[in-house]
Order: sequence, then C-alpha cells, then structure tokens
Amino acid sequence: MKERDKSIIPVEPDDNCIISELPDTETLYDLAELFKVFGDSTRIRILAALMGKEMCVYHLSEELEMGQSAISHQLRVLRSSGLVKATRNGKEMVYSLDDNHVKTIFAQGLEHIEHKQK
Amino acid sequence: MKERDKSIIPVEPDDNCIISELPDTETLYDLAELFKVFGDSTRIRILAALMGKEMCVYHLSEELEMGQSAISHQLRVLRSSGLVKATRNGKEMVYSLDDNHVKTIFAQGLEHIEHKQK
DNA sequence: TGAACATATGAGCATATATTCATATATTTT
DNA sequence: AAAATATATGAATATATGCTCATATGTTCA
Repeated sequence: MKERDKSIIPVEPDDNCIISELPDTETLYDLAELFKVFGDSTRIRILAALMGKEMCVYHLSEELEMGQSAISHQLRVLRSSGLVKATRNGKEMVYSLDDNHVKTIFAQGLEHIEHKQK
Repeated sequence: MKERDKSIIPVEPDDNCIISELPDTETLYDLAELFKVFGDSTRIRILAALMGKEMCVYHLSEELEMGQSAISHQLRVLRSSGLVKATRNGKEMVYSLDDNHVKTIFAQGLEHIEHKQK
C-alpha cells in the first residue's frame, strides 16, 4: 500500500486579498462568537431596526411583534458583544448601534446573498 | 393614565452609511441564516484554512485535528450556502472558497474584534 | 472484478440556545 | 410613599445543532 500524498496545493494569492495574515485559532473562535450573534433572526432584525434610528425596548418589541422579555434578552447579547449600546432616558432605555462595522458586515452579507441569487 | 409616547427618535444619517435601503424581513432571515454559517468555530476554521490554498477533506481534518465525518458534515453546510465549492480530483474532493465576500466578511469581523479590544 | 482508499450520509446523543412566564429592579408621577 | 411604567433577569421548556459511530457511495488500481 502506498503512502497518502500529504502535499497541499497552494493557490495563487487573490487580487483583492483583504486578509493579510491568517488569524490564529483563538481569534477564529472569537470570530465565530461574533458571527453567532449575527446568526439569529431576532438579533439581526433588531440591528436592522436600529439602523437610522435609535429605539427603546418597547418600540423594538412593537416593531418586531415580539414580547418585551425576548427583546430584552437579545439586547443583552447584542450589548455584551459591543454591537449595541444603551442610554437611559427617564424610564426608557434607548438602544443604538455601537459600531459601524455592524453596517459593513451587514452590507457584505447582503452582497453575498444577492450575488448568489443571480 | 396617560398614553405612552409612540414616537421614535430619528437619528442623523451616517457619514459612511453603506446600507442604502433597509432590507425587508425575508431578506433579514436569509442574512441570519448566512451568518449562522459563519457562527461556528469549525466552519470558521475551515474557511480560514481555505484562504490561500485549496484543500481536500483529509488535509482539512488533519489541520483542524477533527474527524473526517465532522469535517464532511460542515463542508456540506458551507457548500449549500455557497461559501465553498468542491471539485473532484481522483478519489479526493478538493474544496476552495466560492465567494470573495467570505474574505471581506471575515475582514470586517476581525476589525470589529480589534476595535473592541482597544 | 475486487480490494483499498476517500468522502458522504443517516441515526442517535449531548449540548446550546431562544422564547415564555413570573418576578425583580429602576424611574417617574401623583 | 405608593402606584404606575419600563426594563431586566432567572428558571423552565422546547427546539436546534454539532459530533460520533456505522455504513453507503464513488473512484482508482492491481
């Protein structure tokens, strides 16, 4: 029996190669954690709702037609990953996007979808 | 008892606003589905491994130190969402990235992480 | 054709996660 | 201070998901 070929076929570096250096494994785990946050329809809809306007929990739960508690739980996730920030306004908590990367990540995702639909 | 104020506070449009129009709910669900694919450490590591080189299943499972079956299952997910493509080379199946958006989405995610670490 | 090799796939299991319900905390108003 | 309002949080439950094991499928080579 022959030994399996262990060689790997290298690929030409890309024209528009954005990643200069491959991230280490630990960073990749962090990346996965980040995208996991984007990977839920409720959270994505919250982020979308917060583009162009800041909103309180009540308005969010109305716009998404979901319970206040569910929204609040997800806002907690979004906040702890730094995608959203909150300020108090009287009794209300007003939420807004905390990072412009949210929009760029969004945009890239949309482009992928549109690209694949063709 | 007074009626709750239903008004929403609009926010100034952003300087670098990438999203021209807010996507409809259906598209948002698709977006969440896409990011869900990125939101797993095994799949993220596969994608990272495929940057700069194409690899067969065996090499991937060696590099990630995981079982062949687990890798194969995840490659199926990656393929069905159009992030990865496969070509046969003899007995091997050779996988490579299928969309440059993978790299840009990656890059944006990394920027967010670095931005937050400061 | 049959053996060896490479990958894919289905079932089962264990874990993770999203929502709901009940309740706690915080702020304002009377 | 008490009531009303707005949000946060913990427990419980139902569902989703990733990995493993066993096995099927596909390809090459003797």
